[in-house]
Amino acid sequence: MTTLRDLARHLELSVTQVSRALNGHDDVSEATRLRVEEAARQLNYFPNRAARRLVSGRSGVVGFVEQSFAGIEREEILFATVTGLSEEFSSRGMQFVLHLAPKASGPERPDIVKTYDQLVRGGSLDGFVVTGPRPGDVRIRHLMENAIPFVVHGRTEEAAPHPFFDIDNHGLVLHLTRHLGALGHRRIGMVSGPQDFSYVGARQRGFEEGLAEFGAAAAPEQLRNGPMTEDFGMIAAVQMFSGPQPRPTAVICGNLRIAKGVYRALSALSLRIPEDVSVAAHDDVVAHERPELFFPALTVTRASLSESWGPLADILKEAIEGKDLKDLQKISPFSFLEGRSTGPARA
Amino acid sequence: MTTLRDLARHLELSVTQVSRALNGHDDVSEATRLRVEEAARQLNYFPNRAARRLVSGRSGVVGFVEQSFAGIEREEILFATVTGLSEEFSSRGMQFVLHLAPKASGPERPDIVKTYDQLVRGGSLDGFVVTGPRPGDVRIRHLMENAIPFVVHGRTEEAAPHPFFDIDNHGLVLHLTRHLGALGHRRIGMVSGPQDFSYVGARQRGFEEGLAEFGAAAAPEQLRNGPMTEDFGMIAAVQMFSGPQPRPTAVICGNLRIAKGVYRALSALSLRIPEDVSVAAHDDVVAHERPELFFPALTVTRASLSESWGPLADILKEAIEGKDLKDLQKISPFSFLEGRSTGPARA
DNA sequence: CCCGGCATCCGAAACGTTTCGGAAAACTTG
DNA sequence: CAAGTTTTCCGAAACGTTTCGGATGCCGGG
Repeated sequence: MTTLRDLARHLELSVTQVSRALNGHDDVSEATRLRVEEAARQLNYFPNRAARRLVSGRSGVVGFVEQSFAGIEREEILFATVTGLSEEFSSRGMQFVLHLAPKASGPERPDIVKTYDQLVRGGSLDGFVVTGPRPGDVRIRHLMENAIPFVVHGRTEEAAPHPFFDIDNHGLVLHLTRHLGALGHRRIGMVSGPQDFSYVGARQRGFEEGLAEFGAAAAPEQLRNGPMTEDFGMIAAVQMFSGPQPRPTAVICGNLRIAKGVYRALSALSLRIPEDVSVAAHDDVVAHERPELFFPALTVTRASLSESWGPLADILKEAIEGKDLKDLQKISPFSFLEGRSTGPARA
Repeated sequence: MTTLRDLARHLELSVTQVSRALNGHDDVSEATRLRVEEAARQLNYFPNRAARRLVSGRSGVVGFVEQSFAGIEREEILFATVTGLSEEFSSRGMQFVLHLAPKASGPERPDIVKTYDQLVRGGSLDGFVVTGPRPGDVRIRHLMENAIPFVVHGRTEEAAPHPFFDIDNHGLVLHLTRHLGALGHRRIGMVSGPQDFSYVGARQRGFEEGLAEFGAAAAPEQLRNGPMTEDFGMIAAVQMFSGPQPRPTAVICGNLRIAKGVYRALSALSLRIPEDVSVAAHDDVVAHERPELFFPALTVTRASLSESWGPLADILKEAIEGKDLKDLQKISPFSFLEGRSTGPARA
């Protein structure tokens, strides 16, 4: 294994100078820098990360911690996240570690914070990516208290400010609600994700805000929270449209899977889209679903999940480097695609 | 951050002794060992991996390298592997890194070996898990040439011997073939995985060996290789049973998905199982498929994929510690479950 | 010719751990 | 009680890198 000393001897330079040359410091002449780089390539030199870490305090490795659970290998979103982040960090010369803690059977993730500690205290990891934040998230609180660098995909409002990258959940539901409201809809339903995630709350606020602009309000039975699956979309729509209460004239769906279930339910209930019910959704461009392939083509807001990995990597890198917080909070915009699934409300 | 020196000062011991106490060496008295461990817990001490790596040459981190490709997040087996290994290594106090190299567009994985080099020369990784070996695999050759510790899930026969954990692919197909042969079948088809994987070759040899015992042989059109999907199973079965050539009276399927496709095809072709055609398969117990839930219940050999992660982790750990090769090659047994999908051959 | 400034360079210390060789203390044995 | 053995301990070096403070040589300006 070639070391810095080998290089230095070979070049008749000091170790110091070789190190500085390789790291692009400015007190090394252009000529020697080239000479050093050439020799490094020639001798097949790779810096020893452990040594570097030891002195500089950074290892260049970041991680993602998750508690394992049954069926985890079928979590497409989780793995889209892992693969996306892994690639992004690789291309930035960093390493990305997926750390799966063994399944636990306690109350609220008792040891996941211990895992963070262990990884960072051992000096193996520089920082973390956290996803699926909840209001008052233990993980975020713990990372902040211990000044461990991290970035959240999404955000929590309650806690003190932290680095994050998020899509404008509030704004996109507001947009969809306004769109439906302008078409004359007043009784609108929403089928969204699991109650305890922060983004679900944000969407709910956008929903209520939009309704309020038209003097409407959300009836509790028109607000359904559950897993983001086709099955849940179907169940929620059936309940919403076959119960005793007055039917909504439009539905907003949390993602395309839910929309698919809603389509199926409406079709089974002989309700036409958009004549009887307008349907709109948010599209996070995951998997193979496409709103154009719905029939009728689905009206959506769109913000691609796969475009978040780059920014997340950037933000975490900067957080580790100690940049200012205000550069580390980003909200990605969304686009709006009108399909044929939304139309004027029936009189 | 608590260091060994802090501990030593606090205990009025030397750093050496504290280190040895913590690492369970035998020249430290029981009393002080307990004292040290207690203090370590008290002061919240975690060993610094970088420092340890620097001196001992080991980092306790192992990895899995894969080149990214479109749709990778839907690869259930890949992620069953990653999650399984991650958990196993975690529980052994090691870390498991998934390293996804960016998609390449060259010929045969030109840079994947460079990735291995970089990771191991940088001293970040101690060893690798390799899956999906092919005959004459570049990765395996490279790892062996450079004396980098690794373990293969599966094996390549051609190359020099290397550590591996494999299921008895040859044996299980031999078993199924014998089972069918004993029932009087002579024209047997097989639908197996992609040609270029080593395990497919092993299965094929088991198949031919079994047939030979009954004086039979495999016709080329009765041997289908392709992706392990339900769709491919269906296609292969249709081709096999609707072509001009004499029909097989039995089919062996590479896994349950293929078997599912074969069931569908036979049903569509109005062929009864097992009266017209016997079907047997290998079950690697992945996802939610279960041979008992087939109708009629499927006859299978079974070797659970999820039981390989533990042995793989053990073997890699031992390979890194420099154990003898002969302890590092393991073949897992399989079981046999007779269902109702196999019966005597028609006269 | 001297001096300040600049461009390059270098020695040595430090990071936190393991390990080598040996030393002190405690027991055994005759 | 002396000599040997075992148990328990310790100092110092080493791993490969970065960085601090300073050194060297060279230039032009006065």
